[in-house]
Amino acid sequence: MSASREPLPRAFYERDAVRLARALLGRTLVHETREGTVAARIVEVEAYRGPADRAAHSYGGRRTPRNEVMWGPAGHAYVYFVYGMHWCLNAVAAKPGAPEAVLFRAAEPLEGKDLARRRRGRDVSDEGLLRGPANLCRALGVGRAQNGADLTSGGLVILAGDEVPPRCIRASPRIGVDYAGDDALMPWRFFVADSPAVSGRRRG
DNA sequence: AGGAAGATCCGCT
DNA sequence: GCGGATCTTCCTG
Repeated sequence: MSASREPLPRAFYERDAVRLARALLGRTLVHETREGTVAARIVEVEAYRGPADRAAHSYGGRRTPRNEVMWGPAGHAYVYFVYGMHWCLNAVAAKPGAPEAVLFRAAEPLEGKDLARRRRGRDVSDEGLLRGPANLCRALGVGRAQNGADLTSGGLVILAGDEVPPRCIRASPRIGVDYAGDDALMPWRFFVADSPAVSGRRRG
């Protein structure tokens, strides 16, 4: 666990989604609730680059109640519901008016494994507890109530943790965006090469 | 108004 | 590998 309990400041998030995505690897995601605290090391993320990115919810500048948070200031949580069952967590990037975000796809549990396992409601290995964007949210207790939450202060925050050196980072196309044409080929998924918690294929 | 598809996961085959 | 779960948004008529 990182020595610093200070959340990363807003300025950390105020850059384009691809650079933010790489910078978020190795950081510590923490959610404190009445039930307890779950903390985890971020090991897999995807960048969604805004109006020009066909895979992004904000593609074409389409602003809806669902994706409204993407247009706001960086460092806030964009939480959305998919497939009628699952929640996914993003960090808003860039400056207000630039609807970019980074999706959290997997993390390694550091603290609160018992609580995370209870939330998952099944027997899962440590490395599987927060593997996959929906499982990550479930283990952390993240849902509609966290949409718009400020990641720089409050119950859901990201701490400095330990930055991952570039030589340990792998890139690949993003998962599940085949409909996005050429943008589906862009290498905007990033993961920690030797982490057992990374989901899906380990290309790169 | 109605239908299709989606930044998914799980259990079965 | 396939289908079911079933919310939100978009597109068609």
